[in-house]
Amino acid sequence: MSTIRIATWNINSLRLRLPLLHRLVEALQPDVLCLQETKVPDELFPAEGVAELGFGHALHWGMKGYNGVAILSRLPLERLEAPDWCGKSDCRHISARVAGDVTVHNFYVPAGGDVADRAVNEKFGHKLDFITEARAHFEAQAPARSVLVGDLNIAPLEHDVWSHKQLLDVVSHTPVETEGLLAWQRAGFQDALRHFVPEDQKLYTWWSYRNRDWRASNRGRRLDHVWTTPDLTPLSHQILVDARDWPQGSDHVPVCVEIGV
DNA sequence: ATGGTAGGTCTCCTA
Repeated sequence: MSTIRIATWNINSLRLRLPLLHRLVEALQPDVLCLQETKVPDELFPAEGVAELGFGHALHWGMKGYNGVAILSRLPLERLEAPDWCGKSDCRHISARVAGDVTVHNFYVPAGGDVADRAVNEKFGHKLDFITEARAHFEAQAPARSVLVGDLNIAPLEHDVWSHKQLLDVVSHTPVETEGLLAWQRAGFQDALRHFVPEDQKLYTWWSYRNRDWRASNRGRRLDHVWTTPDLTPLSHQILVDARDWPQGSDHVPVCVEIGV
């Protein structure tokens, strides 16, 4: 059995934070690095800078201003076709085959706006439709030897948020979202991070920019995920919490899982 | 109950 290290990070602007990737590579040594919110159109993708980090292979799908996903890899990548989620072509999913027959899915699920009611907030409706479509896609085509990572913008479990009770009405932790995400997961995946950290322990990957002292208040949420199909073996994990203090850091921290393939 | 911060971009949208 060989191993592969797959990391995911919502970088919140690839061009702004490209220098921070040196720290990430040093700390996590990923073979494959999936990024979300790259916010860079394809014609402006910094391929040279990425290659200097050791990622000789890169796939990207970006647009002006918003969203954007990329897969950086030390190993060759074969791009796979992806559905056009909600018919929006808005750069939220990219997938590839790596290491022979391992499939990697990199998702950036819509955040969903502020009001958890699709009747008055179409962004929330978009989010619900997106996870419903994703669930149906994997139910129709059962995944095998696959890793699904990304910023899924939902903290599904009680201890994926700092206060379950206080966040039940807050977008990212409402029952319709958490149940929808878990139904998508059950279409063939296992939660790799919860394989290592029991469900009764707090686990976060995101802390709002709006908290003055994020570490002291520690009002985090687990919005970033690594899912694996049962035919792959999660061997170890790392959540780079210290990255939240990097100069000009993202509000998300990098997550890495080593997988036996 | 409210506002708090950050990035891209063109004045405000999204998170």
